[in-house]
Amino acid sequence: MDIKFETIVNHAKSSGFVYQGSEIYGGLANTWDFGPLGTLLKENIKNAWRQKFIQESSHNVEIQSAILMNPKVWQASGHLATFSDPLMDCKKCKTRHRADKLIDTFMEGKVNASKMTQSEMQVFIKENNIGCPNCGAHDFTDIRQFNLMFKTFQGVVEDAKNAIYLRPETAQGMFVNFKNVQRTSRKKVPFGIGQIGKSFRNEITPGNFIFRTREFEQMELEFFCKPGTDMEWYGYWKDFCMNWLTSLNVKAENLQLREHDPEELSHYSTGTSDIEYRFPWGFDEIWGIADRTDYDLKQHQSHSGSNMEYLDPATNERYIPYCVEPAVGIERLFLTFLTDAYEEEVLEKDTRVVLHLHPYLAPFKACVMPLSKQLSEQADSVHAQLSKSFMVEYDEAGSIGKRYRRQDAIGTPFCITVDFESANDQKVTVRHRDSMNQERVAIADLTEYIKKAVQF
RNA sequence: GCGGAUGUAGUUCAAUGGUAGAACUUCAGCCUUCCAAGCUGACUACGUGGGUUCGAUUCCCAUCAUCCGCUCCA
Repeated sequence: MDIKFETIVNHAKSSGFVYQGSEIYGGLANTWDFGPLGTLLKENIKNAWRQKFIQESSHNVEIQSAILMNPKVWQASGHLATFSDPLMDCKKCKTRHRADKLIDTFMEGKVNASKMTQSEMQVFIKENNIGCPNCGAHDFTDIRQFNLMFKTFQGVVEDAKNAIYLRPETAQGMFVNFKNVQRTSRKKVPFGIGQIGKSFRNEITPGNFIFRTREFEQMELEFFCKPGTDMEWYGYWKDFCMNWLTSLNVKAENLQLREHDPEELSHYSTGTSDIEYRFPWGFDEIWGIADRTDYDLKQHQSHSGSNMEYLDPATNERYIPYCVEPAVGIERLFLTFLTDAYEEEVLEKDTRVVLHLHPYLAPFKACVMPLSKQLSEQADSVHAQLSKSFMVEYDEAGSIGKRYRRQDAIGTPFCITVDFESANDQKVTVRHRDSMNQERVAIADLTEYIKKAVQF
């Protein structure tokens, strides 16, 4: 792990994985566009998730809910009330603090600051002469609310009545559709609803390249189970997610599971664990697995008036299911796979950059290259054959060694060389990215050969 | 948002109050024919806007962006 973060960012940018957003206009803070390779990698990550969490699961189904939802959803979920922080800056040392936490720390938990209004907190801090924990000064700015939800307007008139929000998580789409999905898919508890989609949060401090962005894509599963079985499923999904990562070649020693302390739990959760990856700046969260209890369904039941109870056909019991949620950010996975796969391998004469991506994730599964430009025609037909089944690159520029290096650097697992023998024996040389070994394969078997090798 | 630093080709660096030079990359041609070879040539940059000045990439201001802290959590 002695690879610098800068090196990976640079590689991602210069080889076409990620570009700065709106770059020709000087960019827009914290927005990133995915280039041809990045788009493929991202799509492969989604498909790998879909395959294990939906396709191969007898429990789970997938939906796509709208990004724009009735604002009452956010009232019910608690996001309007709690998804904002009361922040004060110390004018002296320029550090930023949460007003409620200042009070909690000062009073050692004897006062419940979360029940205070903004101005009550401000008065309380002044009257009790609470100082800055960093420098001790008593010179704070007024409290400012940072609502983390993006606000916009439905309809062309910017009237406050039409204010709506971009979803800060996909989860609520599953909760409000709980009944619809249960009825139409005829699933029995336990079952899960998954979704892949964009979410938006007005993060105060985004950063670390694509790690924390205001617009991001999540893959969430809301797994509904009988109350009392939730801890069991909570453990099950923790292992499941961890296995998913390691089976896609993420090194186990770079992963760790961190249980949240009771005081850092979200408003809806009785237990949360993070799967953390060892990024160049340290361990940081990629996957959150939370026991959300029956909080969300109960909230929606009471706010909407719709009954969210499940009738257990085996026992005729009625209950509101508990929910276990594994939620992961795709951009974070993207960065995880990229970081974990990146290697600068020192050879006898030079160094080669290799992305040891799992073949399933690799943007291109193979690159077809004629040994000489005189062999273009045959190489072209091999490329045409393979491209019916997966993404294949074609390259005839430069020496063969240089072409191998180019593909190594973007993670292509196989290079297929058409040589002067190919026309006679109908075989090509398949060169492997990780081992640099070569073998002769019949052109007729090539598609199946690669299909098998890229399976997940 | 606040404080500090930074901003020259795709990348890494250079020079200069008189409008910029290299290496690598990319592309074309020659050569080569299984692990970054060589030769020839080509493309491409002073983040943006304003000010000072006869003249600014260089000085000043603003803005945008990046990095580090304050943060938060997918």
